[in-house]
Amino acid sequence: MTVSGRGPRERMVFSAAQLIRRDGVGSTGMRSVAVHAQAPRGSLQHYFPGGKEQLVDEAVGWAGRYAAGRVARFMAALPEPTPGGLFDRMVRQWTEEYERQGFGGGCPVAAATVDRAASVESTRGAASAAFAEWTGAVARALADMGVPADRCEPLATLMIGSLEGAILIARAERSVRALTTVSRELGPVLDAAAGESVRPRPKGAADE
Amino acid sequence: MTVSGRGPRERMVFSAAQLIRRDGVGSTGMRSVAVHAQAPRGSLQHYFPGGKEQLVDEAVGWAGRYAAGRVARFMAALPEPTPGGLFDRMVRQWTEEYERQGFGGGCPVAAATVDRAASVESTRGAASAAFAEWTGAVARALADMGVPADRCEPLATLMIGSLEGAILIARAERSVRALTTVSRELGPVLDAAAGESVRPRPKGAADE
DNA sequence: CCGCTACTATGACAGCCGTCATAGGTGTCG
DNA sequence: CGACACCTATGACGGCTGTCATAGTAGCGG
Repeated sequence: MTVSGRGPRERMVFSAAQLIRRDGVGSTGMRSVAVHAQAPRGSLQHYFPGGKEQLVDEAVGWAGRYAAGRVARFMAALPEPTPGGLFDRMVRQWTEEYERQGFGGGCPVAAATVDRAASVESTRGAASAAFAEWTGAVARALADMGVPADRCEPLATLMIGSLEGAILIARAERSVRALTTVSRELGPVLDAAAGESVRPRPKGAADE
Repeated sequence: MTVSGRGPRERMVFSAAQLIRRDGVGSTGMRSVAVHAQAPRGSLQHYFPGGKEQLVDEAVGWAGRYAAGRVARFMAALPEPTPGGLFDRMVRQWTEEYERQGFGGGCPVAAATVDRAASVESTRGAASAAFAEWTGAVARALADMGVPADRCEPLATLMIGSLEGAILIARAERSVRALTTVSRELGPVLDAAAGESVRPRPKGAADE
């Protein structure tokens, strides 16, 4: 869990994401990243000539790709995929981490947004791209479950927004209450949206 | 808008909240707070002997009280209060700020959580208290609108969580899209909960 | 062997940080 | 007048930050 990536460069990006999601961007030093990644300090300026800004941007990009891939993996693992079931999986990922490893970490994309959106344009853009990639993966999953096309993106935004907010509250409270709450409240709503594609139209109900 | 509080002490707390919500806790220096509040630097150690930790905690507390009071004001101003209407007001507060003044600021409680929840216990507690105060105000408003008692707190958590997440996404995207989306999607759901006081509950989530 | 590239090591730099020590005002009360 | 509380002013300190300059090593093709 600590250092598993293949090259030192990848390990540093991964470690940066891990430290950022725990302490925020401002409190995460480059030297700490090198130590955490068990990488030589001299490699920092070699792999990341753009400095901290580049390292943070890549960590955010990595987090976005990771979140999007996780959605795809959840979809593949769900026996009977439903929107509420997917959301429950996404939320449960966090409740399990918090119950097993404590409330030390949040979402690195959220941290980058809070700490750098106003001051570093490239990082703000990286966070925006990460959210977009994540949202796209969720929206595609919703479409595969029969959610009408024009409702996929709004619902995906609602899911990710609620999850991010619940993560914040959970960390502050040191309780998974907010996470389980949004999952329980939103699940039926999401499933209802999926059912609306076949309910009002008895004719073309059976797609695929 | 810049400095309006009565005493220098209050101005510094207010300025701290403003700077924190823009740049995060880590990037907000004490000297900058004093300058922004047009307060003498020497007053910092006088009014806040607990140092930055105390100042941040008080800023978070102020933000929580402010958010809770805002909910009460919204309720008083709404001609026909409905849960969806209240949520729309809460969201609109942010869309209007972003459209008028740009996407420079987020929620100070969220910033404090991201930057300090893992490292400073007192600040984590202050953020938790702020969320609790805010949630309590919303839950009370929901109860006044006829929402069943056992659904007020979960729905309030859902509202605040969605709002916080949408704020994050909006800042990253420099667009109010996520904010208007969560308002549009959640509004009908919240209003439906208010009408259910005499009707059967929605499909209960299968708890394990 | 040379030359070259990829990577590492290390020390220094200026700058900001939060905090503290010390002293100076300014008022009010006795 | 002195005494005392409240507030302000200012400089210094050690520590950490990101970045840079410089030198070094390893490996490989020739």
